[in-house]
Amino acid sequence: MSQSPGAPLAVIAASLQRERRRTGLSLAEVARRAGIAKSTLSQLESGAGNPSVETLWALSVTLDVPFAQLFEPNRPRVRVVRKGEGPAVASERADYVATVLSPSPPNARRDVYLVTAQPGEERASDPHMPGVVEHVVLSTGRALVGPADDPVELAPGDYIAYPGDLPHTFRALEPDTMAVLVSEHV
Amino acid sequence: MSQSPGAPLAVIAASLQRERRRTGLSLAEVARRAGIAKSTLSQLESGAGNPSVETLWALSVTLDVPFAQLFEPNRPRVRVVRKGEGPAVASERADYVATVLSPSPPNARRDVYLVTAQPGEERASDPHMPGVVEHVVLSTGRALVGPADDPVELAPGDYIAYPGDLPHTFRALEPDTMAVLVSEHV
DNA sequence: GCGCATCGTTCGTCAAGACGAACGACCGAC
DNA sequence: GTCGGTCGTTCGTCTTGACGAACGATGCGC
Repeated sequence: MSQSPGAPLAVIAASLQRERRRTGLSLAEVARRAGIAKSTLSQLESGAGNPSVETLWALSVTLDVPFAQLFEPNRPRVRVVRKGEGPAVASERADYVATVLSPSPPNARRDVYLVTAQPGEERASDPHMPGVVEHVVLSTGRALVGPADDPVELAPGDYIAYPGDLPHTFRALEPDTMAVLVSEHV
Repeated sequence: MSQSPGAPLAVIAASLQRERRRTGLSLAEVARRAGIAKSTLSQLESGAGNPSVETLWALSVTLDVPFAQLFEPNRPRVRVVRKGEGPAVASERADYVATVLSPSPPNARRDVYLVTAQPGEERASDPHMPGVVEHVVLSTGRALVGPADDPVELAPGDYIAYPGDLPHTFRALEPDTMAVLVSEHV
């Protein structure tokens, strides 16, 4: 248990301090509300130790932040990607282009893509890693989207979510079909 | 430390079993790779104990799943929302409608909205909870989007991400402007 | 069949996480 | 100024998480 890349304890410490400052509560009060000793919180905020899951969970509840956020370091800034810019996902098909708008932050899995597709052969995707859900909102055009055995026809403004860990498809029915795709690991 | 709603230890146990089954590895091999004792993993998979963060982190790395996923129980199904359907977010402005396409799962914060707006007065938003980031992809029309003190004009296919915990705005410049908005708590 | 390796579970032991107490610092009321 | 309350840090103690060893079960090769 000393060889694996460790949990970001310094990040956890900084997050605990940051979130407590946000609430304006004292260390003693947060500890009291979380039902832990203030000496424990003092140690954690200084980066000492290796807290149990229950301890951290209680603190995330008290500080009213998602548990996973205690493990995230940075704050993004304003970021703009114009149509046609940004890294395209490698594709052997010229009639289907997915551009990465927002890659996943560390130790989480969610990506935001802009998909542009032309009518042609079906874009069938192999199943992704288990637990992946894909959310698609059609912007322009028309497409068949969803599980490979039961795709749904979407018009602009339509939305679908489906498990991305099963065979699925995206097939444009009109030229210059455009969609926003959020790939999320739940 | 006994009064707060506890960490979902049964969920963690089930997740560990599920993910290990997915990898096809034995309990002993996963433990070896994670650098922990197999007796520890055996206990965790049976829901006994209260693991430290380091232990769970090592397991998430070994099982190649996001840390937060060990805390999530369920799997979503296929879900379709047509344009004009779905719960609208309460708005006192008829020229700005945000429809909830995918609400946030438990203990996470991310929502997917479809925004439809008409030119009119600026839609200025108060800052959300600290740590919120908003991703906006413009589908049709034109709009000024982003931090209230420095909004960016977006055309179809353009993307912006900005901190949602500062004053921000969405102002349609053309009729029937439509956008996908992902609100994420990082 | 036997021997070996690996498995998952259980058990006893150790050390670190979490506890409560003590301490000096700080603040507000009198 | 003193007093009381609260603060965050440090310390000693206790409890439990994680360890390695032992065990019975299983599978494979001979």
